[in-house]
Amino acid sequence: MARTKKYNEQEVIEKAMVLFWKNGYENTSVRMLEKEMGINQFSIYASFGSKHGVFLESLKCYKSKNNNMFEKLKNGTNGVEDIKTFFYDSINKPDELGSQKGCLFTNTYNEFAEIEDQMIKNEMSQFMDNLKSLFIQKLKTDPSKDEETILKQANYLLLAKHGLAAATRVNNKKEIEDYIEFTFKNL
Amino acid sequence: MARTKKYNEQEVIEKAMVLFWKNGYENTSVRMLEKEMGINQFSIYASFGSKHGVFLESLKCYKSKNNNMFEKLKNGTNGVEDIKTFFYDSINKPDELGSQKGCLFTNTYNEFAEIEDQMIKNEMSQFMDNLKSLFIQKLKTDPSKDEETILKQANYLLLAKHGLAAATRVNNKKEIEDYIEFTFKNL
DNA sequence: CCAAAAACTAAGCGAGTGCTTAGATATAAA
DNA sequence: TTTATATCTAAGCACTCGCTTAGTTTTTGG
Repeated sequence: MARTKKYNEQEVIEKAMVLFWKNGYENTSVRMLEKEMGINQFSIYASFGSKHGVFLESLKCYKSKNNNMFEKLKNGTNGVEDIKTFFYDSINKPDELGSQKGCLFTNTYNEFAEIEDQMIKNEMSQFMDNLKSLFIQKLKTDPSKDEETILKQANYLLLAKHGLAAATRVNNKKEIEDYIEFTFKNL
Repeated sequence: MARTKKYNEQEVIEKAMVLFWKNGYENTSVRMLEKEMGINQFSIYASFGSKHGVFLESLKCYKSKNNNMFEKLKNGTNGVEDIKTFFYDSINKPDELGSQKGCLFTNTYNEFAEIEDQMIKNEMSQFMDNLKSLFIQKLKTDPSKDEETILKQANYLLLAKHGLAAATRVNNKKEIEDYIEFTFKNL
């Protein structure tokens, strides 16, 4: 009936994701996207509606790419030690995909902290809530901890993860590893 | 011989500083600056040369405004406890000046992490180095700690401070206070 | 009072932003 | 092969960006 697309939407979104990851939302222009994705603006808007749409798909893509890391955390049987492994995984994972920095979700969380954007905020809080309940679940495997301690420690770890992601943008591996070690000494 | 300025440069820089603090460098436009500072673009450029120049002056302004906090840390006699007080001060201080978020230096550190800007980077690393050596000085008051431990702990605290500043942009006071308490638990 | 000079206003410059659209091109069904 | 239609190219829309400049207003020393 008509012409067929020259590109695969999943493939080009992956490239967009890398760009957003590197530069953030605001500092990634549609011109940069068309270069990196290898398709032109018309196609971008035909496939994803808007820059915002490309970004939301990139977040989904990031989620699925990192799914194994969360699965590993979810299915682990070593309590707090699983969380620590998750912290280490989250600083090593980016190396596999290139020189991206931090965690796309945490970076986005920061960038959109002051911006009213309900769709993004929903994605973010869903992500953070998931992470928090996973932490709680892990902490609960230690029967000596009461409910209040568990909640406080989950909060602490969430903020620490947040700080960790920020640190990966600026600090070197040695400093970061020291940070993780000290973080878990306090539990 | 000629007309006199209607504005005081120190006063208008303070207003610019608040704006940069709230929005970051990139998300603060010269149009926003002229509104907030109450002078127009010509005057901004006559006094400070460029948006970049306004920002550098804002950093200096921030530094002097927060000088007492650093003096308190420097002159304290309670070792690690002084650092903890400094952490608490740094989350309470912004309230005094309005609803600004985090630490202007840490925010800037993050925003310029990927950007080549030697003047800004110099200001940043100078700030961070100062903070680190203050931490080291405080940690050294505990004679039981060896050199290596002190360096590691100083690194840890620097990253924790970094994370803390990021957290103040997103989290509530209770979560942040829990975070500080856990951070200092084992030092 | 006057003229020189600094401070001001406001318009506009070129470049970049997200997004749209007219028109050419390719492709699948009839 | 024809023709309808989706996909592509490339130009351009209105807007914002940091910055400049022509022209006016105000102030000061002589």
